[in-house]
Amino acid sequence: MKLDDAAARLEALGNPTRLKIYRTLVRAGEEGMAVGRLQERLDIAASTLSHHLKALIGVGLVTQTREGTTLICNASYDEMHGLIDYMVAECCVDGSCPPAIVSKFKKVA
Amino acid sequence: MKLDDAAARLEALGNPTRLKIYRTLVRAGEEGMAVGRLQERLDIAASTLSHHLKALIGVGLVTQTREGTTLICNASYDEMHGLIDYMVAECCVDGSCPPAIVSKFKKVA
DNA sequence: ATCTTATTTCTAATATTCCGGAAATACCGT
DNA sequence: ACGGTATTTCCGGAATATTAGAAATAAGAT
Repeated sequence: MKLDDAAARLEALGNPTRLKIYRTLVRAGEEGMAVGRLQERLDIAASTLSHHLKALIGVGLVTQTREGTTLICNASYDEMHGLIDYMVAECCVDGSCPPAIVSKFKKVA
Repeated sequence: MKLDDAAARLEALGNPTRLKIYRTLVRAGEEGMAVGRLQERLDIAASTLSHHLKALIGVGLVTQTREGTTLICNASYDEMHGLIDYMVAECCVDGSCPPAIVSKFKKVA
């Protein structure tokens, strides 16, 4: 991943409201969540939510599929994984790695 | 880590210039890098660099130690690791994990 | 065709970010 | 104390982000 792409994704997630949106979608799993449901859950104006979703969609972190009159939002794991890869690559240079990785995973050879 | 703290760190890294700064500091390793050297390297105005460093220091991702007249900057691995932990926790919910982790590490039981 | 629900786009106000020149500060050497 | 190098803070301007009400669009149901 290019630096600018990583920065764009980090910026998209670097807003509390958008991070909440993304986290909610991750927790919604494969099933995803409708925009309206998301709005109730987060209690923000529909237009505001729409703008934030646009930002997340713009960097590929969220996708939408229409189902009748409702739009279902899904977190895009691949994009997030790409971003985490980038961060791990930037961060594990000295051999030290994030606790979550050290505890849940074991280094290969 | 709280959501707001994660968002603040993501926002700090979500600017191409700041991400470049951080990456450069990570690559500089334990030794760190002087503000002046960083400025030559990135070719930006001193005041601009100072603003960006302040932002990174503000969220704990960078630390400074004075050495005579020069200020040495260091990337703070702990803070970055905490952030990556947060992201992995938000993202690995369904058991799928980022390629970098899958390839370099092996899941523990 | 019309109505209803769901969502986005338009518009605008306010707030924040980004940038860099100029001035101020910090520290060291003499 | 003075001069020089290193860095930050002050200031202002341009650009962008955030928020949300109102209007517009999308899709299905009657």
